[in-house]
Amino acid sequence: MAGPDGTGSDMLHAEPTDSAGSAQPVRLGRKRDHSRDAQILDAALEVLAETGYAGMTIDLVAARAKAGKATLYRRWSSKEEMVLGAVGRMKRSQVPLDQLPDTGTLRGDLLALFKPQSLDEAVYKMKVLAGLASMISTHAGLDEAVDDAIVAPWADAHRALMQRAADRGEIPNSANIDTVSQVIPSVAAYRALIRRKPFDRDFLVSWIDGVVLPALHHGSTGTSSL
Amino acid sequence: MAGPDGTGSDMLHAEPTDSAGSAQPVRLGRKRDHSRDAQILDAALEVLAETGYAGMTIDLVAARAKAGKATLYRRWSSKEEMVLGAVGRMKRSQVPLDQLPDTGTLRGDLLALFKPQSLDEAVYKMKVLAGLASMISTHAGLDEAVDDAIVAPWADAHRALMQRAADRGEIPNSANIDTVSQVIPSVAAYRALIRRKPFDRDFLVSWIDGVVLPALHHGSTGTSSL
Amino acid sequence: MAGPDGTGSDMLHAEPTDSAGSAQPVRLGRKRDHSRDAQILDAALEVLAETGYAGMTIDLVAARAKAGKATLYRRWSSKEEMVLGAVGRMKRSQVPLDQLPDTGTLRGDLLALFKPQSLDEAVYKMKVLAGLASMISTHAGLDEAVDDAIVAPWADAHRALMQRAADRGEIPNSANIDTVSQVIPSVAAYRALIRRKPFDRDFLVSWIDGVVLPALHHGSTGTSSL
Amino acid sequence: MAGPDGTGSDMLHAEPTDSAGSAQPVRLGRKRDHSRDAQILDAALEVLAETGYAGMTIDLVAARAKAGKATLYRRWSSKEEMVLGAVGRMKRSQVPLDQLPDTGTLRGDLLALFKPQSLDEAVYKMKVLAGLASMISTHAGLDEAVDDAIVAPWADAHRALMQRAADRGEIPNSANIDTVSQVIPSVAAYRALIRRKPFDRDFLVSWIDGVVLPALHHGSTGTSSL
DNA sequence: GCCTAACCGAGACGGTACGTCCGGTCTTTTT
DNA sequence: AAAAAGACCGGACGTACCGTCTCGGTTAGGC
Repeated sequence: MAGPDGTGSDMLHAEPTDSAGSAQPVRLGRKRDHSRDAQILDAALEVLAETGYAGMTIDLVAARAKAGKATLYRRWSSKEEMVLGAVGRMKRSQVPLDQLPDTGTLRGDLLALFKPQSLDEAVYKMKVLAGLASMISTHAGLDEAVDDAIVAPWADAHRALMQRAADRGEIPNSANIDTVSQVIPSVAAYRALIRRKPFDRDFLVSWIDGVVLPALHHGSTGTSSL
Repeated sequence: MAGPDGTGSDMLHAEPTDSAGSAQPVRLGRKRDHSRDAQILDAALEVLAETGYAGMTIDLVAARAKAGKATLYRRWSSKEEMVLGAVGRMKRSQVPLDQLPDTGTLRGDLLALFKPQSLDEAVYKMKVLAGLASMISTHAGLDEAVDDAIVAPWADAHRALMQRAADRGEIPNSANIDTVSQVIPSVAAYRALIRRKPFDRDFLVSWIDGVVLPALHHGSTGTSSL
Repeated sequence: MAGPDGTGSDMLHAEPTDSAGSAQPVRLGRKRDHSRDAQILDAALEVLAETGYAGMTIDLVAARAKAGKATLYRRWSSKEEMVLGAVGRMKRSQVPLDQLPDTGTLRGDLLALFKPQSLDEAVYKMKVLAGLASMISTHAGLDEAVDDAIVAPWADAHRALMQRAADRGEIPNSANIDTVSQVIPSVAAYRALIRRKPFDRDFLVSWIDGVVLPALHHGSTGTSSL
Repeated sequence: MAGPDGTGSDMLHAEPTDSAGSAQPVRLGRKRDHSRDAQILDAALEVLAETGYAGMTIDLVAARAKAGKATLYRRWSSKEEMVLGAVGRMKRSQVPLDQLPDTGTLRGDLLALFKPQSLDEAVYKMKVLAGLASMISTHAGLDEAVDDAIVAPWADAHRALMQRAADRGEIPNSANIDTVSQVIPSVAAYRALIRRKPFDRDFLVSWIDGVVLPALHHGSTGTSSL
């Protein structure tokens, strides 16, 4: 939604190509410095992580980015849009989806995914997300952006690991991988965002052993089975 | 933080708490009318559900409760504290913890728990929670209050139903009931609060059959088992 | 206007004598302690002199008089009425109207009226008056009360001294004593209340010699004289 | 006292006052629109004349001037300071000091000064002054501002007329013009502000004939003369 | 001597204005 | 024309005060 990523998010003057037979399609004047986008969004993320959405003021973000307010509003139409853009920025720095761990067992893979460097990154992301929790309720696309940036990639990794385990016969093919792969990411998001409890290894182990692996080993249970 | 009156301490716990050998036994002046607390908090919950936290103004709550702003600030030191109190109030109106459904099977019980009246109530609660999502990140006790008010009672009901199923032999005693009972409530909260997707019957069924029942039937999986 | 001076200023229940053939004209219950009136009004005058009308709060007056707010409002219907009563109280402590100075000359008499003890009293009165200047504009009877309490008695004294001078032939009978006797008090009030300049002996002398005595010696000037 | 902006110094004197060797020559950002000052103060004077100081609210003044409250507080640190500025504005719209009436006699001149249009203006000014009488007691500079705006110019006019009369021999040179010229303005201010009585022609005539002209015709009376 | 009603100090209550802060827009100067 | 700086309008926040009402306790009468 009006991201700054060069997709034509300009909001004060339309694309120069729309006017029919326009004499000069070239845009005059100083070009907008899109390298400022990243600096501003980083400043926004910092402030968001520090003070939360409510405590984040436009003036503070502008001051931290050494930018004027008008520069911000030229890029995003509101505080919410700006935060939306900032969240979108987090998507890029993502777990390497192709180089997943391979320990030989699903349990080992799931635990291996939980590494210190991933943890630090996850903690920062959760801080940011916690900061903007308020917006989710009032802003349409944000929930999807959050899911795309944080939870979905994680679930995708889980799904890949589980599918590999099913392929090698470690778990039955009847297992409902699509649903089970969402367990840890969803519960972790709930735990981190709502409960604000630490997402540590003990928690991870108890859920892997208590829910995920049992559910996968048994296979899906349909209405007919009971 | 404290009010303008010298006392300044009775902000969140209105009771005198003169436990043993209280210094000042007599409290002079007009007593604070604690029946106003409930009326004000109900008004706050209404406004919260209607407009969200950002749209909720103190003047609006005061006007709806036919109270003065000073009356609100005498009880809670800020808008946020008031909302905290309002959430705490939701704990009371809880699902009947003793008269749970009994259909004969765990699957039937879990589905029976999901009834229209419970749904309406849950929808209202979720609206309220969605409205105050912003505060969770910045306010210490709110996460616990939310959990106590919404998720924990639900998990408790699930735990009771599962324990009953284990008692009658429907599921093995090795099942990790404590953890599995949190699956649906946690994921539902994530779905409702973060993803803002409907919490409907289809979703419920897929998680009961895809995760909850399989996990219970297999029993807990320890490190040794793999 | 509803002074506390025992004139039946009670405002919550009318005089017992008005209802025709009333069964019990007697007033039951504890009698109002009218000795508190004076203490409260003195406290009010103190606060008025110290902080002015705007800075004077009911709570402050009540606290200083060690009284409750209700005790004040039982006696006067508003802050303004109370101040009105306080001003009325100043009337009592008045210059001795019968024992005026007698130095032999009008000039000496006028100067003799201006004595240190009178000065201190006048300074305090002016402070009070300055404090309640605001009320005069919005409250009907106050201007008259102020005049009665401060300026009129002073002008009366001047008039008496001037009349005595006319009687003994020091000034012509044609002198417009009624008007001239108001010069010093009026100008002093203007100087003290509006200009907030000191009302000292130099000022007094310049007005006695520059205006009052010349005006009296020449006698009144009618239209016909020019 | 100072505004929220770091500067905090330009509250009452908007000019940069970069007299000699100013440290920061360039003033960045949007310039303060000083044409708003006049509009705001005019609105303040209107409200002041209509409702008095107590009834005048910042929101009302801001609304009438179509300004935000912050714009007002950026210019004046408080309601009182703003009123102070408004009074200062009245100084400008002054009686024509050079084109005084010339009827041939002092008495005629003094009466001629009292014309309908002057009266209307005086009535408006008195209304304003009455409205802010409260502030005089608590605000340092206001007394002088009031005097400068209202009384002093009037006394100046009287002094000029009297000096002209002395020059043409109508009154003796020994007359204490400096003092006598203050009689009517001072007494009128007292009458209008404190007594709240009408300042009409009858009153004027009685003071001209009873005090002013007699005092002038007799000449000053020193201590030695009695 | 006891009952009843009005008194008293203390302070909670509804309402309203104050002065501050922030979101989003507009203006001035510089680049 | 875009950038930094900051003034602008509108509106919510939290505080203070006015005048009312309520609380527990005290002080007069009338019986």
